Amino acid sequence: MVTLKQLAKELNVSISTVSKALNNSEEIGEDTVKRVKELAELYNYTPNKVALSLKQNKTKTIGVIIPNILNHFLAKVLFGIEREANNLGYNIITCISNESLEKEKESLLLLANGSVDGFILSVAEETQIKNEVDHFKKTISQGLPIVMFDRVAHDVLCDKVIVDDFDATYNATKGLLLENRKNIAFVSNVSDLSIGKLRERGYSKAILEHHTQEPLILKIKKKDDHQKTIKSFLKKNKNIDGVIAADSSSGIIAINTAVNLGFKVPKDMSVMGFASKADSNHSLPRLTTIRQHAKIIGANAAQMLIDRLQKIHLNEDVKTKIVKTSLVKTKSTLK
Amino acid sequence: MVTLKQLAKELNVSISTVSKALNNSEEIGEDTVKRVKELAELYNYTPNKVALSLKQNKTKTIGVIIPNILNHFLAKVLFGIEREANNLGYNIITCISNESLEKEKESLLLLANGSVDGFILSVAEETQIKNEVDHFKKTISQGLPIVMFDRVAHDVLCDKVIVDDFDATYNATKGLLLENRKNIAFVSNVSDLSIGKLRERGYSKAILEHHTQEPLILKIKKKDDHQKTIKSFLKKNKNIDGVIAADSSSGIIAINTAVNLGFKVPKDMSVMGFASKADSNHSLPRLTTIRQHAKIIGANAAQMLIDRLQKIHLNEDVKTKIVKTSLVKTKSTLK
DNA sequence: GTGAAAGCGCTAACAG
DNA sequence: CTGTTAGCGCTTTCAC
Repeated sequence: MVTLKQLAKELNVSISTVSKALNNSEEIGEDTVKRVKELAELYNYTPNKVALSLKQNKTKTIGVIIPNILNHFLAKVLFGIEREANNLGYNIITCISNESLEKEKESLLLLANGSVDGFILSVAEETQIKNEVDHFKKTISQGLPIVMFDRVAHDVLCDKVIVDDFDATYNATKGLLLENRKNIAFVSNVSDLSIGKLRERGYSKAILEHHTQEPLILKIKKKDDHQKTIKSFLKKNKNIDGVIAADSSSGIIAINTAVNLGFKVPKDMSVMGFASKADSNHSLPRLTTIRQHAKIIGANAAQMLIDRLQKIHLNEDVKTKIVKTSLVKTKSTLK
Repeated sequence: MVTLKQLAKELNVSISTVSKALNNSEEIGEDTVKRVKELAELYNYTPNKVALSLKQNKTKTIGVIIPNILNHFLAKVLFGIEREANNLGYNIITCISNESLEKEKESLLLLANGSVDGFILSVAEETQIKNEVDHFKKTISQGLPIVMFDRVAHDVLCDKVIVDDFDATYNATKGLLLENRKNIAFVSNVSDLSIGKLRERGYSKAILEHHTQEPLILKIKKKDDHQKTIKSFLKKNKNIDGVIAADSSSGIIAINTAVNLGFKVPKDMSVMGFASKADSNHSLPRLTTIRQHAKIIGANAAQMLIDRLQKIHLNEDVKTKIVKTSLVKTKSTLK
């Protein structure tokens, strides 16, 4: 990499002159500016990012901690974060907590050494189960702001971007009730997560209000065979005529399994679930989906963090932004 | 963040003494070391990463450029890279080229300003179509090594990690021929990519060698309706009794569509395809898959890059590592 | 209009 | 055993 020093030497001027010329300072003579810029152009000069960071005490880099990059929703949020951050002149350093509290703590510590100006993260499953939040609070108190998305720690005072999980599931369930479904089941692969609990509550509320059935809930564990579990559930509860899926795989598998068992979807059974567009190709008929607008969530998170980073008053009130889901109806439901 | 300066002041010693004490230099007295370390511990001192990078002229950070984070395979490679890099003491800055040549160039330039020590990347689709490689060569000549994985540019002299695409597809096709299939189709959603072409050639070679049929190839474009295209293809070619899918979605959709059209899988039709374990839950029966070991590919790429970064002799010969696929047979094929 | 010097936080050669 | 100094690349204040 070519440095100011080298340019200065070659031009027989001082380093500061070169620096000023490149930064369009009024102080420098027109022709000098021109000479400097030409040589800089020739050598493809770019200011050294590290030196700049040190000098200005900010890195223009955001630490992003994702629990699981193989989760399509989380990957899409990451995409949204990256794009928006880039547009606003920031890079992202990605760490994957792999749902582990320990790794989450490590990543936070590792990047709090001046590598990043702040964090965007979604809380790891283990962290949510153990309900630990000290590492978040400590990071924030060190002056590194955090924006949490989707899976958030309610006890931590920071900006948040969330989905209307409760309402969305409540409304989805109501939708199936309006189709006159009498035995609607709730299937979840995410029952340990904050969002999973919200979705379950939304479902239960709608069911309990309607007085036609009791809640019927299938919680799938990570180690279970997803297909088999759903198959035996459907076999055991033969009168199921509706399914609300809390995660994308469960919805897809429910449809494919139901069809396989001889159900007509949606004639005999309606299926609705949280999923993304890409997944929807994987079932026949396509799944009526609750879309979470992952990219928008990511973009919002990036905006909120960068906004806070660029504010002079750091101690502004924290905000929680709710990105509403939308329902995309296809052929797996009636109305 | 607490600095050496502050520690030094509080301890009434010089900055260098503190630095040396913390770095276990032999020069410093035992009790001084102890005092320094205790205070550092108390204040949670960590050396400022940016200052270190500037001083040592290396960032211990790798730039990773991924064409599409929503592609499950690529996401999994990223996971592998991140994990291995972390284990070896490196962080990763992630950029998403979104299959765009322009964005790929930008990312390369943006991070070549001292932000990273080298790159790991998979070539964007547009780049492969236009066959541009100058930006890669330029980066390398600036002293920033590149490791390419999966989609590589053959004209660029650098380390590479690839999959045995040709052989894997050749063998897979042979497998179906051994099942006595007489009309095996090749379905691809990735025909513009280097890997897509290799896979197609592997299929064609096996078919042509066997003399029982002509190659029958369906190339799906990004803008096509994936389900409909495959459905009409299967309807038009009623005698298809085998499918080799070059991408994960095509395999899943082929099975679900075939079943929907009344085919018995695998009795009437065998389906095999490149896919990952997670996808395999999305079809009934599960897809017999060619597994690419994405995490291992990522880990290998990280190792190769870091290895090169830590070598004194930069101009060693470049290596190409082939990570062999493995075939996981399930219920969508006969034998 | 240009340059010298200080300083961001750190390490390391050199002096004492 | 400890301290002084220089320097990584850059910006910026202050002299000239």
